[in-house]
Amino acid sequence: MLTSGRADTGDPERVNKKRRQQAILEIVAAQPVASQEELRQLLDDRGFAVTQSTLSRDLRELRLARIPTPLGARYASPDAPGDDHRTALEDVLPQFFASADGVGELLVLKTIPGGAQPIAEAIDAQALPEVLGTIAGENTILVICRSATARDRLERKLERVARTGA
Amino acid sequence: MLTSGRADTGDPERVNKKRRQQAILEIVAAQPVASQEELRQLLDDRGFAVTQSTLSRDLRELRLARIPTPLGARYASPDAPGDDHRTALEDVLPQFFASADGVGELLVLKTIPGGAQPIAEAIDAQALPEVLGTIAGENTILVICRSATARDRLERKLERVARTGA
DNA sequence: TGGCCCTGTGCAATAATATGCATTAATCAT
DNA sequence: ATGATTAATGCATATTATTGCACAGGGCCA
Repeated sequence: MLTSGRADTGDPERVNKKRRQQAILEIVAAQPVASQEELRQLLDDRGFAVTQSTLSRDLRELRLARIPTPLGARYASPDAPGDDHRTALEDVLPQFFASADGVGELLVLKTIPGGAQPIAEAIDAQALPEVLGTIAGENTILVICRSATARDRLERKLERVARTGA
Repeated sequence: MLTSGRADTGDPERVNKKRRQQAILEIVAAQPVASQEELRQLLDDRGFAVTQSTLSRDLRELRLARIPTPLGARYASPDAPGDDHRTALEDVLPQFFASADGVGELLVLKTIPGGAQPIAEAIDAQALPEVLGTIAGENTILVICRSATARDRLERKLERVARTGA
């Protein structure tokens, strides 16, 4: 009887594992997958009938991680180059901004790792009157402002955009 | 009434969030963290008392993912290449430091080629109070300090560590 | 200044993931 | 062939993570 055991197909599952994991890679690359259960259904559509347990193990073997984003969790390869960056300040600031501080006409922005470059680009793209220029590292941006007053104004503005998205 | 509410400390938690998240980045960079509960305890040791719920939210904001490995799960930045850079200032400074100079609240460190990144990371990791942030190139680091005085103090300190290893 | 709104948080419930154990089929060494 | 060994997996459950809800404190605006 079918008390337990593997899939109901009688074919050698050793072969299937590889193909299934290959399919997982393709699926995950092609579309956002938020949970193992969702992945299970997608695989089911492709003819791979397995349980969530198996996927948990597959994902570990494939080194795929569930990466949390503001838009929900997504399975992806941890070291894959994240999504392409947009240049809209309203987009990248809420996404990457960590903190702002400054002295004189210098504004120092901290971002989450990898966020400095996109934000700096976005700021540059705006050609803000109070900004002379920006220099970005990995997670830090130096913004050279026209004056301490301008720095103060910019700081508030950026914090607002970061928080409210506008 | 006592129905619920936040921590029992009466201080403004808005301020703490940033520092806590910074601490999270440092902890996660420094050692393997397998679960949010484990992270909670590590933060507790550092004086940040929050619940695991809060960490769930922090981790999402920081884009840190729980990455499965054969050795167990680890929290890490998804797009960070497996970094094994050392973060001990006492290590990297004597190794790479070349010279220090500055004006106002800006400190410019010169290093031997390739030494800027590691030293900047080490400085960041220390979260020194006099430092607003660092930006590193190939062999030059710009350190933005809180004040000219702070710059002076930092300059002496770094030169001492570079020379004596402590 | 008073109200309104927004952020940060805890708590408890819910959702998602990981895993110990059992089972099956395939392989292997006798 | 036959028992031993191994790999893959399901099931039930344990472990972890996320979220809905409520509330406190601060900022902001009329």
